Amino acid sequence: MAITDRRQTLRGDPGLLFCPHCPDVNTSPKKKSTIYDLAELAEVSPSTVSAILNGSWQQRRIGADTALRVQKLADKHRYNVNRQASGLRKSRSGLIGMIIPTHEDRFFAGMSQVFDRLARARKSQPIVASTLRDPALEVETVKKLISYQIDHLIVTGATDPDAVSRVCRHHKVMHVNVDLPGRRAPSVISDNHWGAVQLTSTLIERSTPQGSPGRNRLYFIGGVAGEYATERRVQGFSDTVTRRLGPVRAAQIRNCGYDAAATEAAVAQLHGELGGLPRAIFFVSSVPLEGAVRFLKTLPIEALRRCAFGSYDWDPFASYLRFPIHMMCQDVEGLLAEAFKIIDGGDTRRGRVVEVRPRLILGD
Amino acid sequence: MAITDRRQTLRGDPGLLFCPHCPDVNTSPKKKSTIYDLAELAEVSPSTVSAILNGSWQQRRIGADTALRVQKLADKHRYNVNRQASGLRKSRSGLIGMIIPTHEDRFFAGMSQVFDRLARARKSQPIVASTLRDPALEVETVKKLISYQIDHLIVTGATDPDAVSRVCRHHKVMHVNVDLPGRRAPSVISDNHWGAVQLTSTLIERSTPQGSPGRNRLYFIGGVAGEYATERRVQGFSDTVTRRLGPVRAAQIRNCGYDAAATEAAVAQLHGELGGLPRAIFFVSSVPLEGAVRFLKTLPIEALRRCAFGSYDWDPFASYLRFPIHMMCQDVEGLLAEAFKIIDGGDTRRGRVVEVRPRLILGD
DNA sequence: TGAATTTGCACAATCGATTGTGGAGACAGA
DNA sequence: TCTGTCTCCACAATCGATTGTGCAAATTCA
Repeated sequence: MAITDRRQTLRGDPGLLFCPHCPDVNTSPKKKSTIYDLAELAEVSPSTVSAILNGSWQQRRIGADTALRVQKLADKHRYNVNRQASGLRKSRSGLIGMIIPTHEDRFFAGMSQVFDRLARARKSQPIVASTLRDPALEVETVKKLISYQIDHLIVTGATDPDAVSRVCRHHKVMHVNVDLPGRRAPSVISDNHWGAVQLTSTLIERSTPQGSPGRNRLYFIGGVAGEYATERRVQGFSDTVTRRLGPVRAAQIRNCGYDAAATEAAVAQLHGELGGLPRAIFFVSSVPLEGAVRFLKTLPIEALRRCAFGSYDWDPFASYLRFPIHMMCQDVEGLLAEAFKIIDGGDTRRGRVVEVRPRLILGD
Repeated sequence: MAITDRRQTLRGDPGLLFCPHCPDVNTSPKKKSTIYDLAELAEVSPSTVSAILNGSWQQRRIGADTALRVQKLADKHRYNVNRQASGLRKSRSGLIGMIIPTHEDRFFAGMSQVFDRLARARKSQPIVASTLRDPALEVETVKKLISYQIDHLIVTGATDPDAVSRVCRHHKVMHVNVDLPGRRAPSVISDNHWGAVQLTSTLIERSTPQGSPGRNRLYFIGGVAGEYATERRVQGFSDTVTRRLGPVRAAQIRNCGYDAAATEAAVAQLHGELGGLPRAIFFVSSVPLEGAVRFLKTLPIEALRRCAFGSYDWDPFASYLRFPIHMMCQDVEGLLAEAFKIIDGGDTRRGRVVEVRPRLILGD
């Protein structure tokens, strides 16, 4: 059987190589095993080995006995496909990318965990990179991921999702925004308005009217005016308060950013202005809540129990505080499931937005 | 200038392709740009383009003007190297892998974040996969990462690091264990004994002797008997207690695992046995602490303030509780810096263990 | 001016796997 | 026996980049 093997003539024979950590292959003549090495050992052609190892052998009508023989050899030599080579040829890498702002945040950590599982279920290899809310780093990172020929990309919490979209579209990489929407790709986000309405309703129902009229109000704290998620949450908050308690004054909305320290200061100031806590406070997300707690822990427990607290976003630590906090827990599973659905559907309609409802967790 | 371009003759010309999202390249004749496409446009050979774009052009004595011309073309067409191809040729991928048990844990989330930054600083692309403390998944995942030709691997908190090492050694992938040591590769771990000694000393110094002799003791709660980290921490605890307060009884060490619920029960039982809290409690790590807090929050504040609490591992939520908790914060930066140092040094000495000291954070 | 360098770049092999195509041999039917 | 048909597999092109080698043309030196 004359097999034309370029390696056989062109490469030097690596010779017998002792492999101290694999006792069963000590006498193997190859240090690394490629389909060419296995082909030589099995006395078949490399293409046959390839077909057998990637599962297409029946389709290519390779004999079952040959297949079995090659399989065994591959196991014995612990063959592991080189995905750089196969990906190059197939122009598919099997990699699926995601960018997130940071790993050190419950919400995004949850995203990573679920993404990991869903990607695995699709036989893809997840590859997650953090971009630290830096637009330049977002684009640079995405370019690098694309250079690895990722098959798809999920863009989570991007500061500038549209810049990322431009890069992806140019390189024809299917992508979806999650958490923060963009105009140049489909997006899956939390149903911010609905969630804010629910949370606000809960705050109203679970709080008691205060004696002082100045303190008998609900306040919204944190977020950035003009930013998408903030605006939607404020809207839900305002709609609900207006409907149930009457008009909302500008002073009841305090968009002091997403920073813990800023929120700590804002709550302290509010407390000073009102001479105590208001009827209820709605925090835009968990980091601002964390900042607020730094101030709140200095207050007597009775004062805290007279005020209702709500947070859009969930964090486990909040369950251990001395006073109850109602939280909207984002449906991470749901968000990513929708994102994958869009990717699978090949739906590239720009600007389409799917909203997923969060789940209310009462502070009991 | 007669350039031999296999594509020119073998591939069909893709023709003019309208690209609606890249106005500046609308009239470009290529949909994807490879060095071959650029070579044709610039009227140089593909190898010249390659050298220019990967920075080796000076070394290959390509003219500066040619280099500039090709660079500009590449920018215009937004060329992005195909790392599957370059990696295949160079047999280096630029990928550096890490496996962790889970993303949803402060410690491992911190590892991901720092790993991300350190990998980037080395111009590598980090690729992190979670293996859920499942030995089979650990090995399977590592095999997959190796199929992508990762250059190095960091094995964090692996249940069976030695099985992972066997796979890596067979495929000649340099790797380091972190957090939990293995016998078949160098390891970088927390200085568990030193940390436990420090924390125990703090607990002794910051607690007041109890009236009842039965309650005037320190207890160690959580962990798994026989497991490496647990044993080292117990040892540090015991050594210190023995030296300063006298012999430790078996009942003072309660290895009830790493589960929150189990710890909750263990602490409740201890409280029942003693008729109150002991002088101090040392929790093996933060998840057991979390479980304990569920029980502790039911106790009156005065009782809690009479007992000192310590935890090996840090979690931010603990800072917000009503009673102080002293914590040993693992030096994530230090652990990974040591791991990279070993990788850079090419030090494959099996079983070598580097210990990094954690940092004490007082609960004040 | 002729020889020796140097400059600037093209050529072709190569990495490892995939896949369209084709062909030898076995076997069946006429 | 002769002509299909079916089995089983080999061949060679291909993906896109890298790199050892070699060769003209330009420049320097004697």
